[in-house]
Amino acid sequence: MTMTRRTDPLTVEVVDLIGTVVARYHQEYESAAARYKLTGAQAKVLALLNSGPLPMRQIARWLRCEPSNVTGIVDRLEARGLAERRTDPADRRIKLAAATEEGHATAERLRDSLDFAREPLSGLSDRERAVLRDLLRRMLGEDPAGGTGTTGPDVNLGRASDAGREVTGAK
Amino acid sequence: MTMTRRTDPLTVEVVDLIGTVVARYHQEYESAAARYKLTGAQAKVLALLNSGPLPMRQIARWLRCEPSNVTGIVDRLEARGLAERRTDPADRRIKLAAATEEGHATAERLRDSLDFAREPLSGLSDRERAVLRDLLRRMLGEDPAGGTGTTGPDVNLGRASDAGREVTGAK
DNA sequence: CCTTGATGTTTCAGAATGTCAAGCAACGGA
DNA sequence: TCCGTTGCTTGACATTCTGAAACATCAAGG
Repeated sequence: MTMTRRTDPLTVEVVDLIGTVVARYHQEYESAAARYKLTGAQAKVLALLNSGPLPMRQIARWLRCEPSNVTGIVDRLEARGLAERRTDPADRRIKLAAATEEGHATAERLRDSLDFAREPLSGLSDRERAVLRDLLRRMLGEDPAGGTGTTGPDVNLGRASDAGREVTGAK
Repeated sequence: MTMTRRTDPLTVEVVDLIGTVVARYHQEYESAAARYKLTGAQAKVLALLNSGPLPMRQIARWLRCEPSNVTGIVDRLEARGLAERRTDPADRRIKLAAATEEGHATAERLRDSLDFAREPLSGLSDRERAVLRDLLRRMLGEDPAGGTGTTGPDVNLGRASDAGREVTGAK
């Protein structure tokens, strides 16, 4: 236990703000997905597959859910012609889920319409954005040089985060 | 369209970081709720009711979902003795959902165990936290003096954000 | 070759969340 | 009193999720 207690008004407010960011992010994501008649889960998987085919297992790990769950989601994407299953030639147990041409196109359009952070971020200057970046990084306890690579679900639309800059020190 | 394009590496990184924050927040929230055998939705409603009774309609507005959905969630809370329904004496159409004593106790314990932002935030100094607060506020386009009052879902644990401080200028 | 165990996926049952349309109850004014 | 509106619930249905069981495939060891 550090001295930072929940009752600290500043901390409470930051927590509140983060909660608001989270809520708004979800709203944006869901409604962006709905624009293409996709659910949030389907959009996430489709975005993930936009970077390339993946075994069901990997998708489950990314989404942090059971593989059996992924089966249904990919089923629905497949039924709509946005994804397909291929059997990994090297190991026939593995089913690779892959976006079809239409799936890639939809993922691209979806990504473009996810304006959540781009639009409100436009109110911040480059300098402020850099500060925000550094603070968020520290908050997440990220390795300054480390990318979000494959550490977990990004919830972003299949964009490889090109991190790699140094932390300039937000102080 | 401003000049802030998605391809701007800095913006992309901030968006990525926000995505990570969102993902981690949800994880924390779900697992904190699960510790008390609650689902995320139930925890949200219970937290909301911790501040006082609310008409079903208001809860639905807060969660941004259909009122019929709230019926089920409150049903389950009620079945477990965490909430109850009262009829508004002033308007007998209105059903006020209210947390029971046990409901309040659970909400309190739940709130205490939601360490998400408190723990990682402890890596930031007071000054940095203030900067983060101001940047997030600006990002959200919030009225500087405005609280999160009843503007929308906070996704926080029923804590009345005691905003009202001035923005010190994050520049 | 053939068992044995581990791994990847699917299927099934069941719960929860969510939408929508229809229904019922109560309010409020004409 | 009648009527339109509002608040909540119910029912049918889709989706997401878990957990257990089934199935196929691989990889070794006998």
